[in-house]
Amino acid sequence: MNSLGFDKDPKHTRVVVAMSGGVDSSVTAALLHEEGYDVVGVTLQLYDYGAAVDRKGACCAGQDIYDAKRVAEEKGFPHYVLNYEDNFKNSVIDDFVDTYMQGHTPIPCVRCNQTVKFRDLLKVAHDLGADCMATGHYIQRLDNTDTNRSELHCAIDQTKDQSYFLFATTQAQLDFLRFPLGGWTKDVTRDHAQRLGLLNCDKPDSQDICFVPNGDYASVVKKIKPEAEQPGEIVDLSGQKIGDHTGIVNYTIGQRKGIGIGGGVSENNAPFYVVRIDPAANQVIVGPKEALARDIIKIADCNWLTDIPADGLDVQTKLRSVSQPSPAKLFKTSETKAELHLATPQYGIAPGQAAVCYDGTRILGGGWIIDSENSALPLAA
RNA sequence: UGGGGUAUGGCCAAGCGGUAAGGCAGCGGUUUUUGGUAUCGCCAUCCCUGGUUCGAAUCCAGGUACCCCAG
Repeated sequence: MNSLGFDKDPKHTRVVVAMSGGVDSSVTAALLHEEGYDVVGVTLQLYDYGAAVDRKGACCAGQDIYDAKRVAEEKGFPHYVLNYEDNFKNSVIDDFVDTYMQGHTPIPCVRCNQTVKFRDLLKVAHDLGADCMATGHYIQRLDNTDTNRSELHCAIDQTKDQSYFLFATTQAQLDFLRFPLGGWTKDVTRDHAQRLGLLNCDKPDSQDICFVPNGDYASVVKKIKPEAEQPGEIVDLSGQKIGDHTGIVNYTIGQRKGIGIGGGVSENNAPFYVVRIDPAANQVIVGPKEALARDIIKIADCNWLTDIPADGLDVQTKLRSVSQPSPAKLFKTSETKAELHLATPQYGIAPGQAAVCYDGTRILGGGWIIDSENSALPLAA
């Protein structure tokens, strides 16, 4: 059994490595190549890189593609650049824009993993006759010898764990995927990058949305849908107008900053939070923090890597990428939908975000949040 | 143009003679492979003019503005 789990010599094991041009995927590729695997590097060109050419920490455009190519050249394994701009536009950017137009809050990184990388690129890997596809994600794939199933587990390095962004990985995809860095900390990866002499070993970690130049995501939406900028009313929970907004694209549930309503309006001068967004009325509804409390989360387009009993499953769930999982009970309500009942209410649950379920370190899957309620206030806004 | 009241940073608002609380908003940093949250830091000499006092946002006088009652 070789390190990728195949019962054959590495040199007869073909592995396609998804290379973004960053340190992680470069190390992944170079390391597997060093181990003797039949490595094929593939980099996707995802968007027009003219605008992003000088951008540090981006991926999959311009300089990054060049970096990936250089690594492959220096190490001596084949490398291909595939133009996936159309796929990316259709699967990721359009969804990003549409979601905002609905008053929801998208996670393009999940969409990208779910579509472009683990659907489209995976197919390419199959077509290339690969035994598996490897990426530089910080996540672990473990084989459970009891169930004979591959499982998805959190990275050892909790600060780099990407499980939240990979909840939509299906069992079939998981079987074919490998994540060699999941058991490492970032430091170890960087040490390997040094040792392997990779030219991008000091490249900063990626951050923000890759196709959004300066963190100004709204401008991307506006460019495609100018009407996203349509100003409208900010109203309180009773429907009273208390201010003006600059376009619903600029707001997300739970948001506090940027509402711009000063003192003397709210009870006790408490800050306002975005409680609801009504795209039809072009209204942003704000209220006190308490109005954000939710303990029933409805999710759709679910992906499960486990069976869910009819009477529910005790899980820990994350409703945003950076947070500790919190206990909840998961109920499947249909083939694609489910409901999470949280033990304690959470604040700022935004539709469009993901609810990812865990059993300890294991990722059980999750779904996209479409709605949330507060059991204590059934008619809450 | 009789009487009363109030005038503190963009907003709300403490202060009552001893050298300008706090909150909201805003700005900046930290955190972060989404958005957001959270957190840290920054942000006034007190409507004007005189006066009293060692010392005034705080007392007095005169302005100015707004509010209320009455006309």
